[in-house]
Amino acid sequence: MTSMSSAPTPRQASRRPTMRDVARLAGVGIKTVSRVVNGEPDVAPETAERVRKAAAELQYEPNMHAGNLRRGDGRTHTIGLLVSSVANPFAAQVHRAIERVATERGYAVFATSLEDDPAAERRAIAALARRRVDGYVVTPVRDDQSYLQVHLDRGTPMVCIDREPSGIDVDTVVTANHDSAREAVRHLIAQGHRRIAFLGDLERIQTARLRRDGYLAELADQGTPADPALTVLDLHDDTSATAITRRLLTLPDPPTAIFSSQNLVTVGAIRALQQLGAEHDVALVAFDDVESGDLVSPRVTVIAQDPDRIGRLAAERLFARLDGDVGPPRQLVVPTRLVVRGSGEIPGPGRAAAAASP
Amino acid sequence: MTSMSSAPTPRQASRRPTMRDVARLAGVGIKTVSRVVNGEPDVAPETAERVRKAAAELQYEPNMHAGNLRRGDGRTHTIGLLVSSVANPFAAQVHRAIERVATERGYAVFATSLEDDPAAERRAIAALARRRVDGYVVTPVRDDQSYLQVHLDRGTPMVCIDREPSGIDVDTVVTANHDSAREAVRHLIAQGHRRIAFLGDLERIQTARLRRDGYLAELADQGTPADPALTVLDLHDDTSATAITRRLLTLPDPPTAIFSSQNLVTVGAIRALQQLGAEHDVALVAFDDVESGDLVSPRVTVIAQDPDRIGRLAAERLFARLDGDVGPPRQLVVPTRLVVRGSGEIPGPGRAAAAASP
DNA sequence: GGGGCGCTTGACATCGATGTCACGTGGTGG
DNA sequence: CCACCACGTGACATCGATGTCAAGCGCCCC
Repeated sequence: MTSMSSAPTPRQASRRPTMRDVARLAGVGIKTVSRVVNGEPDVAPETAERVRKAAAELQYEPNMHAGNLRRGDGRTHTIGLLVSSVANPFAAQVHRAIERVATERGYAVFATSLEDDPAAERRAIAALARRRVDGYVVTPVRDDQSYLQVHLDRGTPMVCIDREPSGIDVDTVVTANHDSAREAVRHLIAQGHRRIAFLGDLERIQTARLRRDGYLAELADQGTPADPALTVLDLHDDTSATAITRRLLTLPDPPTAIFSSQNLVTVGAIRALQQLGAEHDVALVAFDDVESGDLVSPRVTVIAQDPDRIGRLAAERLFARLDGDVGPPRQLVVPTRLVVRGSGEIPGPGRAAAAASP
Repeated sequence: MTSMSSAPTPRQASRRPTMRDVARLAGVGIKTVSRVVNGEPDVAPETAERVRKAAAELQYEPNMHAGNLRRGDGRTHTIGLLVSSVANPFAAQVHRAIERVATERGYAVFATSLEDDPAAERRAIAALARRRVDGYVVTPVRDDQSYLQVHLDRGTPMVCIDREPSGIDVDTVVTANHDSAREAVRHLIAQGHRRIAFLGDLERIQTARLRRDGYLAELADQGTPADPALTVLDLHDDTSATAITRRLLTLPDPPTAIFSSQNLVTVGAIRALQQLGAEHDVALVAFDDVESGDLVSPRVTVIAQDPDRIGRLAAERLFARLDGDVGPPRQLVVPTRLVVRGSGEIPGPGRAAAAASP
């Protein structure tokens, strides 16, 4: 704006101005600058104006860290978010929702990708603790989160999302995995299916187990015996899912419907169905929305999660704690939405039988 | 681990231990604790051991902010990332790549979503400046980034990604928008198409203009006059793209191929093609990979960007600057990859003509 | 006219760490 | 036997801000 700042000379790092510099320029004490910058009352209007002008001229930006250090509460106005990967679409949407709430309150968010590595979880927490974040939103990876108790004891709140933690008692926000899996199966049974395959993620992942259990529970409730051969776990990418799906569909007594319980697995299953030309004969319901899953033919019926709501609720819980809420930890369950698009409504052989029997 | 830490009593916030506490417990001076914690030499082994034990017992975590404040360089080991939205798949992958490089060097990343709001860009930069980030990776939104010069002058480096900044001269890492658009058009022309429609994002977005210009340049080079009626800009979501595409395809002299230059626009175009049952007759090449775009029928031929490489290069450039590189700013252009999947290889009417005429 | 009040203001200690420097100790060499 | 050095160690100032507190000043009221 002024004098030489636009000259093409080799610029050398100018020292960053501090409150002292502003105070000197404005001819006031440093504390008065502090008052003006923080909008405290009891500063004469013309003094405030002089200070503001000096601050603007020097392009002064307060150093939050210095302030946080001195200030009583020591808040850094920063929270930490631990997710599987910031590149994962589900996690990214959760992240965005949390960021929205945080920004509104002047908070910044550190996001860290764990890639399902238990060691990374510990490292990430330690790194954030050294940065004195005011709170954590964590997707638990390790089997045991009890090592986090010390942070809670020191007054740093924590909210777990997506998976239940173990060893600590904190607010959690999770998807209704079990019930939603039941709903998916119920939907397929209603279309007349009896032989329904389950394609699941790694068994060590809690949500994968919950979805499988929901699947088994609904089958049991409906008096439809589960065939162990059709219950597959430990799939984690699309190629293995494609291979397994092809194998299942070429069994002597193949499934007439598939409940695929994870994103990439769904992609693999669809590809297998397409390869075998069976996509219009075998029903499919997928857990987790598939990006542009409504461009595929047939369009994919899904159990859509609500990452936006999960993120928002988690952030709201965290800030409630930061605002002093000391009530007992809450377990929030976020419902899913069954999005009927076609693939899940392909009728099964039981359709006629179901109509005939009662 | 020890004594009462597992008792179910109502825990009250225990004060966070400082170096002084560790020093007292270990019976040494605070400076010695500092030495041990930072691995400085010249500490007697048994003293170091005593300090480490005390630190572990108190679960001491150093306060990085206090250290940064005192330390000469004042580095916070934190960088800021400004993107359209952390939930945008492209930005999320860039973010992940940057995070990978940053984590390796003990850096944490603040990511901020701008949602293409110029005011948000300024706000975000200011918020990060107050937190004294060591560097910025920015997706420019405003028309003019010259207001950022002061940060550069103060020794905070910056790398711009995805779009070229204006008003400042910094390292940039961008996709080869112009050339890739030409390649897409060339590909369609090679299939015999002459009437090729262009579907673009908001004209005020630089990459949208570059892609359109590439499209026009290639048409001109190939002696194929561009029809203004087929050059559409200012699309930003799938519904408007669907509407426009339907309109174009029902023109008296409709295009035989479409080059859609943004993600959501592509989704809209595909939907329109499917609604009109034209997806196997009208060729389509899309800029930017469509998630599971290989499940659609026909599978979508795309110009795939390389967000991972963009993020990695941007981070490497930023850290090179932080390591003292004072060379002139570099403009890195990241190539795209034409992924042939089917939709772009639907032959056009010129195919025969092209073969007939020499 | 003086005590007291309210509004402004700045000196100073402090937050938790690190840089500087000086001190104590034991060994080495002249 | 003493000067000197290297090593280990801690006292103290300091980074950039804010909380505390007291002082200066004008004004009101008795």
